[in-house]
Amino acid sequence: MKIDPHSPADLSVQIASAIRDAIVAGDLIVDERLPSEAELCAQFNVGRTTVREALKRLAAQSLIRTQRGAAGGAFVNRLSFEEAQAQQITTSTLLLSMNAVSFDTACEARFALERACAPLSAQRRSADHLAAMRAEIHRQAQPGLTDESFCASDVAFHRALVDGAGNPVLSYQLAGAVEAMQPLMNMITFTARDRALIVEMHEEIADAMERHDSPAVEEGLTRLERETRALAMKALAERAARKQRAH
Amino acid sequence: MKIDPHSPADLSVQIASAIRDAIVAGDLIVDERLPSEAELCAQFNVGRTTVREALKRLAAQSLIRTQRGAAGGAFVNRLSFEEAQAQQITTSTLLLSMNAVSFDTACEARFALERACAPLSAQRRSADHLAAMRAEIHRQAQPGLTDESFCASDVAFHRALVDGAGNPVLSYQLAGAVEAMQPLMNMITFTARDRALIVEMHEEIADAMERHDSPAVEEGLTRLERETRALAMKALAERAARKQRAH
DNA sequence: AAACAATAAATGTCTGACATATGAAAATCG
DNA sequence: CGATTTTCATATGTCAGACATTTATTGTTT
Repeated sequence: MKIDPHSPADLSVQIASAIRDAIVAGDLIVDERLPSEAELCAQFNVGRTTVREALKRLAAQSLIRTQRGAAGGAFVNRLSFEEAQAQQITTSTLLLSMNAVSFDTACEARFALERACAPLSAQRRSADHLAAMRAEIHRQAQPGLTDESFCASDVAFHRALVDGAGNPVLSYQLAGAVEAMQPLMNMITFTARDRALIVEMHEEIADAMERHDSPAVEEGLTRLERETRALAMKALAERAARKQRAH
Repeated sequence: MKIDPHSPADLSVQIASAIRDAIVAGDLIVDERLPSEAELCAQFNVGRTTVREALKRLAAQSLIRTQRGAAGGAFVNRLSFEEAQAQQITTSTLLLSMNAVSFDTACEARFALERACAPLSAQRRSADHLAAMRAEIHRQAQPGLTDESFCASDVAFHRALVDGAGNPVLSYQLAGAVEAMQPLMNMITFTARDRALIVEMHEEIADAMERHDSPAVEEGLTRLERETRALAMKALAERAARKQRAH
């Protein structure tokens, strides 16, 4: 692990890369302790500031964790599904908002991925998953619910569906897609009628899940996608019209 | 944006969180310049070291970029699909390797997601995507290919399939799933017979894509999944047997 | 033996200094 | 006057040294 002091890249970036590569390559295993900051200084022949900034970079990616005190130091972190998921969600959210991804594009991707889980989830879902879906439907039908809460419940419903597949890799991959949609959905105001329609389709999907009827789940998701896109289009058109009138 | 100097959390973590939240909330927009390090020191009432470590954390997540010189500073970075994808791939790869995710689980997730793209890709794929797939098939059929190159070509084939859907969100989400599988696949040594079988199924899929025949693509992917899992199981069994004999 | 205190080792933070890159203004030259 | 070069101001990048804080270990006392 050597670095080039004359490279145009910052030293702390180079050091972070070197350590990251060692982790990815398996040269440093989970829970293994890295050399202390002082040792790393000597090893790379740089100041402590530089080493520390490199370590902070790695910590920001959850690749290492640090502990203070006598037996402290930097340790290779076991990347958990939860951490990875949280990171993926913020990344996906920013990606959509910063690149002006259209509602249609995001919606299409989300439902395509979700349909991919349908066969597995319909087959394997536990009673808990089904109960979670029913509970969210019940929440969604309550009259006083704010738009944000309605959308949050919608997300929870779909996550229960995805988790029903019992495949953590699938759940992880989809969390980003589903959660990242929420800010886009929040821009839409659903009328009471709209909500009723969505609740109805959720019930249809839950019923199909109860019967382990995979084709019906896929069918329900496809209908839900169609309706969601139609509602979104209507909401966006109305917003545009209001803007027009304002001028 | 205030921080608590008596919190158990490190100051640099708190500052990074505060700025990150401002970016996600849209208070800081793309390409906007953050206050200089000196100004941030005054604003948060901390030393420059602390501010810099916070900025490095954000830079590690591609949320900001920094520029030296007179008009330099830290700027909110537009997260590109490429950057996000690269991050997602390393995260997914580590996630699989560190959590001892079984080949079956990863394989199931990957093919489920890929089948989700099939209808869109079969319908919309351009001539370029098809040509890319054919080119990779041709590479895979060459006799002298190393195992790594064969797997790399396999990944390229599947990425072309996914990209054919013309949905950048879908491509982004799937890149992680497909690429993260590569190290697991690399652990398997395919015999010439195995390779021929895989190439044959790739051709079947490419043919279906050419005819815009979505069900046939899905069918092909399902068969490919079945064969891949069978080959992997055989390879792992042989490896175990060799180990047994060694003792 | 248990409780407490001292110690040592590590990270976290602050300060001040210098190195380096870079844009803009000022000075110089044709 | 216009183009080129120099200078300068302003940032970030790096270093060194100090002190604060946390924490496991070790030693001491009761």
